[in-house]
Amino acid sequence: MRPTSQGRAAVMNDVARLAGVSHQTVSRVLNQHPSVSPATRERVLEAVRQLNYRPNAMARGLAGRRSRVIGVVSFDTILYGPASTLLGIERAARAAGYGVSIVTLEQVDHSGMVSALEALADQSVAGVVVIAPQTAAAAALHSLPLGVAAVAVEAVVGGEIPAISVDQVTGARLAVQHLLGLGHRKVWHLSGPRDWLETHGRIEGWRGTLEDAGLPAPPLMTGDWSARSGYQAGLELARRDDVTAVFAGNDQMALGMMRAFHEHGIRVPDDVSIVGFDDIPEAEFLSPPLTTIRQDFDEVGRRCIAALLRAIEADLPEGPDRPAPDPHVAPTLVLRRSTAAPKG
Amino acid sequence: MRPTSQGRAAVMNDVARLAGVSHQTVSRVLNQHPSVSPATRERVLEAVRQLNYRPNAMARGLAGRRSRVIGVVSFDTILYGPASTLLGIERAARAAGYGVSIVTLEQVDHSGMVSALEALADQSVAGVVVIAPQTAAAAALHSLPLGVAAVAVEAVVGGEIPAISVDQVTGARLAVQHLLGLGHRKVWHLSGPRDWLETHGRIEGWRGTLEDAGLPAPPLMTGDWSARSGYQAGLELARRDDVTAVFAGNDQMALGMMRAFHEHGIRVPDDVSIVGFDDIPEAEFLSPPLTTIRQDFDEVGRRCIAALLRAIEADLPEGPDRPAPDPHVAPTLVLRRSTAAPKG
DNA sequence: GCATATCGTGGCAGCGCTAACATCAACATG
DNA sequence: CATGTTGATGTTAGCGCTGCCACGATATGC
Repeated sequence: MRPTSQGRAAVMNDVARLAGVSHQTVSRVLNQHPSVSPATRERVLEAVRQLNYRPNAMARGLAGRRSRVIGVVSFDTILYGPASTLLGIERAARAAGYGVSIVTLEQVDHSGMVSALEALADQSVAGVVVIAPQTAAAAALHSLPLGVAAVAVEAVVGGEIPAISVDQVTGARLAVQHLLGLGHRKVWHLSGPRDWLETHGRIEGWRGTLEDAGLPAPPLMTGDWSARSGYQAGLELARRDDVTAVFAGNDQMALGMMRAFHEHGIRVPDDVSIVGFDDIPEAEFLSPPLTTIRQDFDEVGRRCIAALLRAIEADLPEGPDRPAPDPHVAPTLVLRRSTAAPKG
Repeated sequence: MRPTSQGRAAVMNDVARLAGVSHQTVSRVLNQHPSVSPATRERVLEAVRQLNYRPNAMARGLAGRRSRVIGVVSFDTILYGPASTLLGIERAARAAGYGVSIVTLEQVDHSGMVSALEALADQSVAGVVVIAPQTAAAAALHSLPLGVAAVAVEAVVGGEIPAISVDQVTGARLAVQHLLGLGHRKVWHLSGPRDWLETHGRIEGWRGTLEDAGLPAPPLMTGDWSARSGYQAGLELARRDDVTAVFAGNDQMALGMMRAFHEHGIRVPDDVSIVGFDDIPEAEFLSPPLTTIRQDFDEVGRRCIAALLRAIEADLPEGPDRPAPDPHVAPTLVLRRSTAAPKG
């Protein structure tokens, strides 16, 4: 952006000239180098203000071999979770003084991941955050010899790459415990696609909680996160007479399922209780308002950036080793009106 | 990204040395400069492959004073429209060989817009796409002396800055005409927030269509896009006995409204017909499946990038003037089951 | 009082690339 | 055959900034 009404944007030398110092001193002021006298610093800052000087990020990056942009490999969808996570990351990155460059994964496999990461590497990003909720994406990521600092969201915790994720197992336990607490003895589960990592955690939490209570797990049903798949699963469940409680893998599927029940005269929560997952904004306004598990995506974004900055600075010499953030963000149960004690 | 198992990434000179040419010739090959002999070109490309050479974007930008990244000023929300538009833009930009850097608008006003654009300018973007659905954002944008090529989405068409948008007036007309065609004589409208540009277009289309049919417009109701506000408007409408058809400003509000009607024993579409706007993925699975107006956000993204590249190249000397894309993307009516002829 | 550590500052080199000009052969023109 | 013309290449300067080293000027040691 050029300074108002001038031909050419001011560069560091212009500032230096105006402040009567060398361009190097200007650079020092801008980079918080300690040894600059307060008087000089003030003079330089005044010149910066006067010329409306903005440092050139490319020159900076070239000379200093580092950039102030982080890349995000996102997933090509507007599913609530990934989209919210992206926003959370952007907010946190901006707060830390970083720009955010995004690339969506057109195909979730090794080659898609490679080309996404290359696209970001070509932009000289300082690090990348990969929103890789699918096992294939996570596997591709772990198998890659990547030369930049990286952090994954929802990927397997424990690999070489730090991962931040909402604790899906705990979330599922919260949901199932709530239903058991109401008196249900059989809790069905409609999971997300089997190639999603979240799906596994939620299944594990569901199974584990039932086992802990000495109860058998009914057959697992699998959906694809869409309201349509929830609707279809709902049609199947509507045919049975032993369904009193369902834990749906996300709110959209819960929504579709409620529609199927409604069509078959099955009342929620009177006949069947349903718990969702995510707490999308609409959850509160479904018929009935949906009891669900809330995930704090802003917190996920914040921890991603914290972990990423740590990784970036670890590559640097002066790195003041920051503590690694806790990789697990705790979900919470949001009680609404789609759950009740079973009849009789 | 460093080449596998080597200390330092290859630079242009390494390629030049291996190919037995000067670095300049390598640059020529990489930039499709015409005067390079086929044999030399092949030798250079082979060296590039062998060294896994990737040009440094910062050095390129610095030397050539242009970058291959476009900035997107997005709106801090996961509302379906803006989020989908962002994805559409990313896809189109990637197809054109551009990276995408995003900034969200924390506050929708002049200063928020200024800081968002400055954040992007600091990243030396080649141009910006502003997703500015609010009047305040559009106004701020138009008032700014910005020094980069820019395109706006959903902003007022006709300013200095090219704007691409879905034709809201047409969309609203489609919705209202459909309801009138079914025999309804009074069509209510729950609009979005008054500070959104889309809102105005939809109101205009609604009013205009009623006027054309010689019908009076019932009092306008105003919501905030959320299911909650649709629910509240639904409660108000449920108290009246003259409501047979409602055109909701978006699908979420339609959803909330349907819940309110349901609670009051008002059947959709038997007692009241509802048309939404957007065609969110869930629309098909509501009770009943929602008739709505679909917006093609991918097409919006494509035209944005087309218009932006045109603007960027207009600043360049060699610009082969591309045609400006049609700024209006046509919406379509998606018929489902939330509308029917009025009773009696 | 002089040598020595420290601070504030400037100079120089170079990050990896593109633009502009210079060069040199091969060919066409009168 | 001298002269222009073209095509393919190399050479030289930067783009705007940071890293490193050097320099003079104070503050500190004995």
